[in-house]
Formats: sequence, C-alpha cells, structure tokens
Amino acid sequence: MAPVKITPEPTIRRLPKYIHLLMVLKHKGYKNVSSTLIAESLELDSTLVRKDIEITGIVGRPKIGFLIDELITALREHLNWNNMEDAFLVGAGSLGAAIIGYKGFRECGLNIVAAFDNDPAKIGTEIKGIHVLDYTKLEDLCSRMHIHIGILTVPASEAQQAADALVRGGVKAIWNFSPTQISTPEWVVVEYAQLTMSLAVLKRKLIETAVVDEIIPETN
Amino acid sequence: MAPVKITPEPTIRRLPKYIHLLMVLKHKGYKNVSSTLIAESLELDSTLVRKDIEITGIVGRPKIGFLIDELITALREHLNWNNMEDAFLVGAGSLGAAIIGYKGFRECGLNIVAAFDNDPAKIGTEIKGIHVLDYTKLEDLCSRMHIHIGILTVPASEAQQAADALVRGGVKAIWNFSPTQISTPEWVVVEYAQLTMSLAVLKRKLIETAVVDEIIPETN
DNA sequence: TAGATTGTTAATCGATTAACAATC
DNA sequence: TAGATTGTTAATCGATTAACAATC
Repeated sequence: MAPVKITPEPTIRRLPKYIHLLMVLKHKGYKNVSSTLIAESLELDSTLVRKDIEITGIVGRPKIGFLIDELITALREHLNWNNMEDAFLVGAGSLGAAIIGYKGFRECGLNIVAAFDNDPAKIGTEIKGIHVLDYTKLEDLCSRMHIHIGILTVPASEAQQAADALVRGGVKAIWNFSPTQISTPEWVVVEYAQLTMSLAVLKRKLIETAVVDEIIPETN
Repeated sequence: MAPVKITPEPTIRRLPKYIHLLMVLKHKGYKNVSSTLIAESLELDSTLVRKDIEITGIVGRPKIGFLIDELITALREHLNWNNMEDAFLVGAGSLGAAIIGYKGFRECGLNIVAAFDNDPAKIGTEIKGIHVLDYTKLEDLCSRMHIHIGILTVPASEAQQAADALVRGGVKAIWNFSPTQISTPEWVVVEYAQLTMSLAVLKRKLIETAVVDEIIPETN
C-alpha cells in the first residue's frame, strides 16, 4: 500500500488559489506557467509554490515551467475535486440557502442532494431545486443513501444535536458553519467554516494598520 | 504613543471561539474559568490558551483562573467588536443576501448599511431591510458616508473592478468572498473568506483519513 | 499546608525562505 | 553558450508545547 503523505493544511488552502489562477491563465491562452509567475500573481514566494506543486507529483521543466492543463488536473485530483460526493445540508436558513444556491461547489466535487429543517413552514419546500425535508428523517436517510458529508448551517444551540444525528447517520465529514465547537468521534473530519473568525481577522488588522498609519507621520 | 503589538493571525482566529465558549459558560452561571477548562473544551493546549489571553492584558489568579465577564470584555475589545463599523456590500446575489441576513455579524461590530448591484432587476429592492442601490453610485456614496469596510460578494470576473471602486471610495478593508486574488494599495487590509479553501481542506482530509482507515486493519 | 493554577522561559516542531547546483 | 527555471538542501522564522518556579 502506497504511504499517504499528509498534505500540510497551509498548502491545502493555497491549492484552490492555484487552480483558479491557472484557469484564468488557460482562458487567456497560456499553455505553460512558471512558479515565478504564479508566485507573483498570488504574492507568494516562488520556492513555496514549487514545494506546493511538488506534492501533486507534477514535475516541471527548467526554462519552460509547468504545463497548465497537467497542473490543473493534478491539483484537482489531489483535492479530490474530480470525484463528486453527495452531501446533506442541515438548517435551511438564509446561510443554508446561499450555500445551496452557490453553483461553484459542484466544481469542487460537492453535490448537495437534500436539505433538512425542523421548521414545518420550510419542510416540503424547495430551494433552487433542492428539497427541504423533515429533520427527523435525517439520520435514517443519511445511512440509507450512504451520505458521507454533512453541512451544518443550524443555530449554535442546535449544532451538537445535528452533528450527533449526522454521525449516527454515518457521515465521515462535517462542514460546520455554526459558531460552536462540536464534539465527534475522532474518525470524523470536522472543518470549521466560521465567518466570524475571518471577520475577526479583518477588524483586528484594521485597527492594527490604523494605528501604524498614525505612527508613521509622527516619526517623519 | 503606545507600541501596537501585532497579534499573530492564528491567535486572532481562536479568540472568537473563546468568546463564544465564555458566553455559553456565563449563561450556565459560571463566574470564572481556568485556562485548563477552556483548553479542554476547545481541544487546545492550556499554555496556548494562557498565551492567547495574555495579549488582551487580562491577568488571572492562581487556583481561581480568570473572571469570565472581564475576559469577554477584554477579548471583544481586542477584536474591536464593541466598536460598530458601517460597511457596504457589493453583489446582492444569494451569498450577499445570506450575509445581510445573518444577524450575528452585528455582535462582531459589523453593520451593513447598504448593498450594491448592477442588475436593474435588483436595484431598488430591499433585502431584510437593506436597500439594494445602483452600483454606479458606490464610489461616491462610499466616500460621502466615510465607509471603511467593503464586502465583496460579486462573481470572480467582477471582483477586481468592484475592489477598485471601493478603494477609490476610500475603504480601508475589504472582506473578499470571491474566489479571486485582488490587488489593492498596500494600506488596504484584504481578508479572504473563501469557502472553497475550507471545502478543499474538508475533502482532502476526508481522503487522507479514508486511506488511513484502510491501512490500520492491514497492520493489525 | 497541599494542590491547583498562573505566568514565563526554554525546547520543539513545522512551515517558509534562502542558497545553489542541475538542467534545458 | 547564457540565462531562466527547476528541484533540493540548509537556514530561518514563528508558533506551539514542555518544564517549572511563583502564587494563592
């Protein structure tokens, strides 16, 4: 059995940026690209880019660089984007609706097949062609349909309970949009997509740079 | 002028988790909390938690820990959540609507005052009480209202153009939800809230753990 | 007091960057 | 050939973790 190299998380987070940039370059007619060009476009170090590309197994050629088509394929393969996986979404509020409505996730190999809610007013409706089903049917349907990915867009107070139902239903990964920590068996992958985290970075950096701007004129 | 300590980004990302946990504990009636309890609840190292808390300036007491109220206030202060800032949102699609609809951001000191779009069918409508205005008025209104934060929820192809308009309008920070790299003057803070990045981590970890699960039985 | 907990210093770990030989 | 670019090794950097004295 081939040993599976664990890809460092910072690297994983950069790969989608590479894919997006390469698609843009491809549409512009480029056939190959150097790590230098990628690095400059994304404000990274070119050595870092080469290291990242190395994990896909693609080798470049001195003076030429990398073949764009080959690189896109390898990157998508590495992230498993070519392999479409079905997912259930729990919590059909506005965030849930937005995620259902965003077509881009299909490009990443994510196919949302149903949504669940406990609000009778929502059950039986459709969001962009996706049925909103009764939350009490989640666990049973999840295991019968062999769903491996659950998306949590419920309020914080219901997150743990919904996660438990998904785990009992057999999911192996939970994409958690609620602001709560959830506890799961150690074999379940949990990824936190917390927008408040991102917003915290934005607002903090804003005050940090604001004060730096004040200091600079003083020192001049 | 007090020197402004730059808070490391990994620390910033953990602070909202602390705040959320502390709120939960507070509602349960707790008055104080130890770094050990926080660490266990969030699956972190207690030394790391103490280091993080240290940057807020709050000191604890041996055997007692930290006062929850004091800690929440200091953490919110550090992230500037107590200071409400107005923001413009560009791109009134489903993601934009979800962000407008999410009340939680007000808790983080973000107040969305208007949305902009170039689709005549959307201009003049309202989303949860927020007016959708003509995109061509963005720059002028932005500078007249002294807006400092712009939220980008436009398609990738329009992201750079919209960012340029925001920058000309005088924003100091852009929260970019589009999958594109945008280039801005170096004094503008850009935070990428890319869901595809998060999804990439989820799907990659899923295949990594899946293969590990296959290996373990073999080695037994 | 004894034991839990803080605050701090040192050690470790992992990711990024620098340096540079190999290649086309 | 000369120069751009890759791939790789070593150095650096920064964040996390370990160790432990101080404190209540």
